[in-house]
Amino acid sequence: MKITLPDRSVRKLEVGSNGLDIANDIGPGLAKAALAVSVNGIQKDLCDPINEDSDVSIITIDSDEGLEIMRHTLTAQVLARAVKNLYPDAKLAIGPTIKDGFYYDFEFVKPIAPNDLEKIEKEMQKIINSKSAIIKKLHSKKDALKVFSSNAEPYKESIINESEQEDNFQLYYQENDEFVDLCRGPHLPSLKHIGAFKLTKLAGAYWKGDSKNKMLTRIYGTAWKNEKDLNAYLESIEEAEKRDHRKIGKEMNLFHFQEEAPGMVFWHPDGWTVYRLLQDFMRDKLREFDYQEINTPLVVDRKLWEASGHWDKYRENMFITEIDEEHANEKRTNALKPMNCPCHVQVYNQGLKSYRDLPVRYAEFGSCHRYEASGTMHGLMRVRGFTQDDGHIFCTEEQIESETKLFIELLSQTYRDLGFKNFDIKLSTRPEIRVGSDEVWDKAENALESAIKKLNLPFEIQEGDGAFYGPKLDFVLTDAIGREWQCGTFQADFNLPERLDAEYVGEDGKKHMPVMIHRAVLGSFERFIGVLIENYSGKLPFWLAPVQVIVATIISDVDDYAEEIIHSLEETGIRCDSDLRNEKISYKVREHSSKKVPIILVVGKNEKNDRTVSIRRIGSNNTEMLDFKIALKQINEENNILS
RNA sequence: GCUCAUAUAGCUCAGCGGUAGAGCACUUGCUUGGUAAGUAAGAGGUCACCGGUUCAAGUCCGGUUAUGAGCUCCA
Repeated sequence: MKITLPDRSVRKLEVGSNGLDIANDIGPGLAKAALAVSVNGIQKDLCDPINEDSDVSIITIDSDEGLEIMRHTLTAQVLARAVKNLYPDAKLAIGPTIKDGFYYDFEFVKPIAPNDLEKIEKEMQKIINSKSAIIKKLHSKKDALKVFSSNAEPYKESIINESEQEDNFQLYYQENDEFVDLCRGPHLPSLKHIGAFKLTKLAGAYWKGDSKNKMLTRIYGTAWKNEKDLNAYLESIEEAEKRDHRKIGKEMNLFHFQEEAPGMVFWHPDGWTVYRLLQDFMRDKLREFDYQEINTPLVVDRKLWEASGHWDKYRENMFITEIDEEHANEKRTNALKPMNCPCHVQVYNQGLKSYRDLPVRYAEFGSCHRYEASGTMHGLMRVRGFTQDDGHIFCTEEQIESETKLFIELLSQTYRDLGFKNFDIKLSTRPEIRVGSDEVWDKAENALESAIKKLNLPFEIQEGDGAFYGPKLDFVLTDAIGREWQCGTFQADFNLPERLDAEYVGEDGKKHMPVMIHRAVLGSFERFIGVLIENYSGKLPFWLAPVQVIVATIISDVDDYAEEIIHSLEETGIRCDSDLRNEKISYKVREHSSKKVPIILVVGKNEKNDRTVSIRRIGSNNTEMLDFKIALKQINEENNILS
């Protein structure tokens, strides 16, 4: 048979040869490094026979595929076996690979604690040191069930029982050991190919991810081809921890949370300065793109939420308020708005709209409240009270495409200005449960898709992930250390305008229903500020820094000169402060550096005499002596980069 | 919401049945010092909240609330 390698070269091998034979045919080095084989794009074990002409590539640890197979073997063969050795009563559930690592779910009789991980790691190392070969055996459903029922592995039995296949259940063994696990494979040919690993954490997880099922214990780990890669990964985790916005927010005194208002931000002066600056920035952008800013009520009668469908579909996430009947003669049920859309339709509905008025673009920095489940809150990233940079566009179906284009322009400008160079677009298409006819969906999906295509932007399709009222585009930005954050969204809605009777008079003089587009660029100010803090690790761009300049004196004789500088800076609108305290200059520099003040101007006797300043920028240990007037000009130029 | 963990001074944390501790921050002295911590002293706590065990509870046991890591949601 003919075996075609990735470089298109062809080798002839006997029918029934396996991946190892092919690797050997190519060279002994490759045979040694081979972990598995990809046959016509499907991963197979090295021992699997190949019976017909095929495209084959040998998988080694140097590919992502190889790394994943190693992680898979590590969890399913090594971690699982180690746990069974130490806790014979533990039950095996599943153990897949995930980004950068793997996990395995177990049911323990007695719960284990995080410091048991070390013990398990040692046991794993012992198993790896045996360098055992891994042996695959194929079993019929009946035999496979027998193996796991005699091993008392109910989760494995349940997986087999639910499987549609009757034969060829793959069971993996290790030489000289009774351990066995059911697995889709492929696995390493032997444990000597395992690289460097570390068990990282312990957490609960539901069997099959369903909260109605039993909670299992999940052990997480990370694994790499060598120590160097493992350490690099562990360092990157540390780096992410250092950037945690909750930690930096505390250090910079930007905001806090407290028990009486879980999930609601208490913004401190400096944090609120950042918030306002970001909002002003957004306001300018929206004006540029012809939005009209509006403002709508926070507390709205349930009648509107019934009409919009939120009362039915979203009530469990809403804060509902009752008026105290003892003090008022009326009984009303209100809800804090979880979204702004129904209110925006109310504004749209005031006065008759003509097709000539469309598109109507309303924007609101809408304060929304959602009762999020208690376990989901996370600093500024997931809160119960937040403000969206929300907007709704009422337009005709024909206008969807041009509105998409305009929105993407607005969004990419905004992200670029805020320092994010890359973002990905995801197009989510019709879900199974949806409203509206297929023709309308066709139109909406095509409009979104062709608009992105015309802009030459790459995008990924997420089938069936759209909102029930329409398809959507999600915008995911990448931060300075490669993490992804979903911020912007653009959703076409054919449902709410109908429910809430939005209309316009068309060219034909008849009434028509407009399409409503829900859109946000930042998502929410709270979350976006969290992303900004983590992206810049607190060192915000000059124009966004809450305190931009500190003038620090070396001796008290120059206090008057420092005040003069502050006065000039303030006159040009720079947010600044002086530090005249009786402290050494290195103490002052340290303090303001740790508060991430972008510029520290140090003045002493020399500076006062020469009317200069010593300028020191955050992130640099260098200082530069500049004429005070020139420094002032420079600082102002820097501040105006965006305006 | 679920599982596990955590809650001690403004911050970071130690203490784990017998008078509440450290470093930093804060206040007050001394110090006027040239780019990431000068120096001494002082002040600072219903040990999250409610209940239980005990002669005695930050300390042990329940419960509540919040936070953290996951899960599940959400986008």
